[in-house]
Amino acid sequence: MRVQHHRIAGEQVVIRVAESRADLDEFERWAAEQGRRPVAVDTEATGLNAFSAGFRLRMVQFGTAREAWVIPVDTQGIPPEMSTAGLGSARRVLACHPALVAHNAPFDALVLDRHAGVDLDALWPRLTDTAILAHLCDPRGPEDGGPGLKLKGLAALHVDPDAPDTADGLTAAFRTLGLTTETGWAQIPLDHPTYTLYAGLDVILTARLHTVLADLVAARGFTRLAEFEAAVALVCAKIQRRGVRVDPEYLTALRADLLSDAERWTDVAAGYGVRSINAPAQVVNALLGMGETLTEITKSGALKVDKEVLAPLADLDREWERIGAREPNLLADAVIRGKRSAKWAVSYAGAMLDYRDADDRIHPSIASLRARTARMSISRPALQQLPSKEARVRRGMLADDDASVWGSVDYQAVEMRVIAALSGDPVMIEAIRAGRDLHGYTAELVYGPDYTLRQRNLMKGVGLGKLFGGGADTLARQTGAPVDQVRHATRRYDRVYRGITRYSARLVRRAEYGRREVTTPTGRVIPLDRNRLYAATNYIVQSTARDVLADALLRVDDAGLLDYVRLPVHDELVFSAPADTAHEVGRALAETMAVTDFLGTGVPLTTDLEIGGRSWGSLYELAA
DNA sequence: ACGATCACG
DNA sequence: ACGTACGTGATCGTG
Repeated sequence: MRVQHHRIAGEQVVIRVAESRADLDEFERWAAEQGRRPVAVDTEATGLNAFSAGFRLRMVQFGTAREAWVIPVDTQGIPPEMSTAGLGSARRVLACHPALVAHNAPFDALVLDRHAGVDLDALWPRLTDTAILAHLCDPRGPEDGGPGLKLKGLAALHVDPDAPDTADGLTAAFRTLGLTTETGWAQIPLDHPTYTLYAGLDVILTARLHTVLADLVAARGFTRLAEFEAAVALVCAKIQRRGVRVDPEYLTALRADLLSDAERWTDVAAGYGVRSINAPAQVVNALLGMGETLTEITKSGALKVDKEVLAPLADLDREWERIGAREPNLLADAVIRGKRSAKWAVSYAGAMLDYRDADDRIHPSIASLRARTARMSISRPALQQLPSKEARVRRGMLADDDASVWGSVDYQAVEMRVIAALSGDPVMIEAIRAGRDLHGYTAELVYGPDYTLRQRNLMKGVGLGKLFGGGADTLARQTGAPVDQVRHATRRYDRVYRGITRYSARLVRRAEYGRREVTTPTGRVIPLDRNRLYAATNYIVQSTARDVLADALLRVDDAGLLDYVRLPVHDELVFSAPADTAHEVGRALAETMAVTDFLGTGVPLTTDLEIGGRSWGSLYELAA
């Protein structure tokens, strides 16, 4: 056994690295002695994607406030019998210890489920995620003045201001070994002292963090919310475990097409002296040299040349159609098109190909509790952000087999319905209950029964603007309508929906004179930024809508329908089902997700079902 | 590491 | 009285 020492919060802690069968026996005795006390668990592996081909679990660590055990289980670097024995010990402890803790538990649970024979469903009821507790206490990242959700920032706040950043420390160790962050996790020797020390410290910090956060969560009344989030996280982990099937041949061809397009546009731009279309400074210089005038500026004061600025110069409208207002600037045109092609090739088609497993499925990481508003996020790859105006990219995602199809169920105008329910605005509630198209209804009240589509869209923009707390100028820019028209529409909107205006104003007033936070119907507390109190309405609405979907996921699981669900996308669930039962499955999902009387306000949350063909893209081809 | 950009709801 | 559109993830270039 190798023993390492360190100081955490002024106390000496011990890290024991198991090296023999006798060590493993001692480890198991130690674990049994912990009784019902929480034991933190963590895993180290070759990489982040537990489903990729070369992934290996390297060690499993266990720890309490003062002690950690590092159990090597890698199939490389140690004798095979030690690897098997280590895994056996870790598995026995994981199978029976009554109180386990992990930071970002879904990651480790999925690793253990796939690579250590530890069943996700059996493990989860005994596993607490400190990242969930931390998010409930303060969901803000360091950039917004919060501690963030990473172990380092949380440990610095709650455990020891000098707690080492073990990830940073390891990258430094990688460098001295001639390794990078890419290669280091897989290649650093299993017995490297920095590796084992930091692996041990992670569980000690997690155990201590848990002690602090568990008390805080109980004291602030978040216990039930924490249980809810644990259930949501399990459901999301199961969705991730199943993954989504992709079409490698199609995606390979698509990527090649997009890359050759990007190259063509890059060559055009090069003819105007722009070496890289992704360098805004180069684009600015070239455009100014051509005699164009640029007025919009970025946050840091540089001239702005984003799509919004470039499209008019290229004589293109928002749908990429020629306006006919001027001679198109061919450089602006090449930059917009080239950037789009490159991004689609690399971030979407390429990422889907890179992340697929041996069965041509991708298992994107689902952070079930991510944004300040608790919204979920999906990464590696970012499947919530695939282009939706065109079907090309989404065509690369397939139903499970050739006898299955894609479908989706989404909530109809869920954020508008949520604000109606929360504010209790009688006019909006009545319109919703009557099954009216809300924006059309508003347009009719403001402009009369002969309102135009433009007027309806303006009122839709105003409604969204209310939700975001935006001003008339921004709204005018977004909708393309003149400012005075927007002002008029906003005033009329306020008069029609007095309850909404009152509700928003009250949230801000309460934040001004009371605590700078809002509390959602689920009891979630969202901190507000001092200078952006107006965001209160948006936070509470966005967060409540998120909880609606999260709760729906639990009901979908209870109804036995989770196996069909492929992804949550903010206000919708997309699914794959055998073609002959897809309508039945879709209807069951739509009914399970629907809410007849939201929060007892009489507001129904209705759902829309769509059934497509073999790919996700098929759901977008008809609309286009 | 950070700003700018662009994709989504 | 004044002025603010909300939330994400990924990539690229620059310093």
